[in-house]
Amino acid sequence: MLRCQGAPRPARAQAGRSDPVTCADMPAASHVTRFAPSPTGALHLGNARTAFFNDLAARASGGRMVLRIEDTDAERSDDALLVKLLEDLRWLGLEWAEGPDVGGVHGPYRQSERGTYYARAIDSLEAQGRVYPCFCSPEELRLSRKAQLAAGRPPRYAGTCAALPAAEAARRVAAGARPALRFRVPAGKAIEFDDLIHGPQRFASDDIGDFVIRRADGSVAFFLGNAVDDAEMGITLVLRGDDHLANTPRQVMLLEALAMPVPRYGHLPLLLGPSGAPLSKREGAASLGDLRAQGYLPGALRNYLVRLGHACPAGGWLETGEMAKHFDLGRSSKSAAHFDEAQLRHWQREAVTHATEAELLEWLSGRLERVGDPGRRSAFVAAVRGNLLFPADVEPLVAIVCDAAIALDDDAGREVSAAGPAFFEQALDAWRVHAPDFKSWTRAVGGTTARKGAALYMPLRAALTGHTHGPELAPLVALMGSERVAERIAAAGARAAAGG
RNA sequence: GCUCCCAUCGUCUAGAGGCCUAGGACACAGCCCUCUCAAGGCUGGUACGAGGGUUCGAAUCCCUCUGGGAGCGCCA
Repeated sequence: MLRCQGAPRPARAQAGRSDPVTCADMPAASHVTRFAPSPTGALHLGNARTAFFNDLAARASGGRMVLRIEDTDAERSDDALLVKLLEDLRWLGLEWAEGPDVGGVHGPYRQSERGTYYARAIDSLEAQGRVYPCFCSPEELRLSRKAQLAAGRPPRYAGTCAALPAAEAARRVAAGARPALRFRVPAGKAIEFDDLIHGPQRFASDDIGDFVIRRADGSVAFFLGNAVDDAEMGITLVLRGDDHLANTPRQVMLLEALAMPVPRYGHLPLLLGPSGAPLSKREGAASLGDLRAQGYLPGALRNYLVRLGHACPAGGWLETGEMAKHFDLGRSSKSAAHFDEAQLRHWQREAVTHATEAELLEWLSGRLERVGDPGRRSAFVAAVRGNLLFPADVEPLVAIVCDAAIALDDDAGREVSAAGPAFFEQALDAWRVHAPDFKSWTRAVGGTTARKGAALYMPLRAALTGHTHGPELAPLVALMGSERVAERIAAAGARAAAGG
């Protein structure tokens, strides 16, 4: 029942041709996916991609995504982190149909509030004799693992408490012991499932030790909570990191013992940092919040992510609404991908060029006050947007338009000196006649100085902006105002005359 | 150690036995365009981890090795 028949090739191959997730015992349908983070740290790019792919897979199939919070580790879970998590996901542009903040019929959406579901599942397992209390201390377990490793054996639970008589267990509990609860893994069984990305998988139950489903403190462990919630919430497709692949048989066993539906699984390859190690907090500025703080736009992240570990058939910039059309799980890669900031930067450039004026104003908010009223800000943004990659890039440009005086950089200084005082005198005279018309001004200066092209514009650019490169001059000049232009040309003339 | 996953330019990838003297994108270099930068256009270099098979023919299928990763937690 766990195996999808009728798929002659692995899911990957099949998926590219037809419906990505059609198989015999599960008719083509829209998918209910989920993202189930634990609020124990900042969302890094790898998790963000997993969330994004779940969103895309749901949209591409006309389904929906559920957001569930796995906060069973009370020690490490933090509400402030949860708020930040939701904010980051929204910022990225993800949408969930059900979740802690939007509600839904399968709630509650925080595992810390779903105790009754787990209790019911555990009752069922107990009634079937599939679980047993384990009194081993963490220290004993650590020693046991160490000993097994030293003996060249897999560090699995040794089964110390597996055969403990019920009476003995009861006696220990009465004496105050707090046992964990372990799932009794059946011997000699094969667990099979068809991974959407990796194809058919087969594991031997004998390779899996009895694992904890409820901790000594009564909280539910990952394997149980995660699997039960997926079933209770009607999740049909579990897209998660590769690191869960070898854990999946545990959840399949649990679900089978509980007679609950087993979802389809798809294990996404991990994201590696520049050093080649899997992405983590240690890998530097790879958290979504950091990237956002650096000024990356959400569209840049999305366009980058949709191509990271996924062969997106569309080459160019994709708007948010178009992405699902180009998403196909069957075109997901099986091997790990490296985070490459150069590529992210490329999409950032694209994001800036495709951003609306309103988005840019929001992105630059706080840095445009000096530019003036909305009309001027709008003109300014239009003039400089081609030269921006990050919000901070706008500050020197604001200075060009707003500062009373500007400093020339070395190259600009050389340009001004080379042009000589006479050039600026003529430029100033022409400006008095033609201001504020940039075009007729430069035409006039070109005529009287017999200069054209770079020889004409470069000294003007240097004098006016202090740099030898930057945005197109005409709109900048319009924003500066006649007075300022005259002052700067005069200043450049003085500097050239001083023999710089 | 055991189990599992993965392996094409520096990076992201195309590739389903002949369409591959391996294609695209990013990055890099050069040229063109241009008042500069950016954008755009053109050109260039760089890859099938190794060894064995199977086949008339292998990047593609099989095996071994190597390399990388994950799991084996009262983390998720």
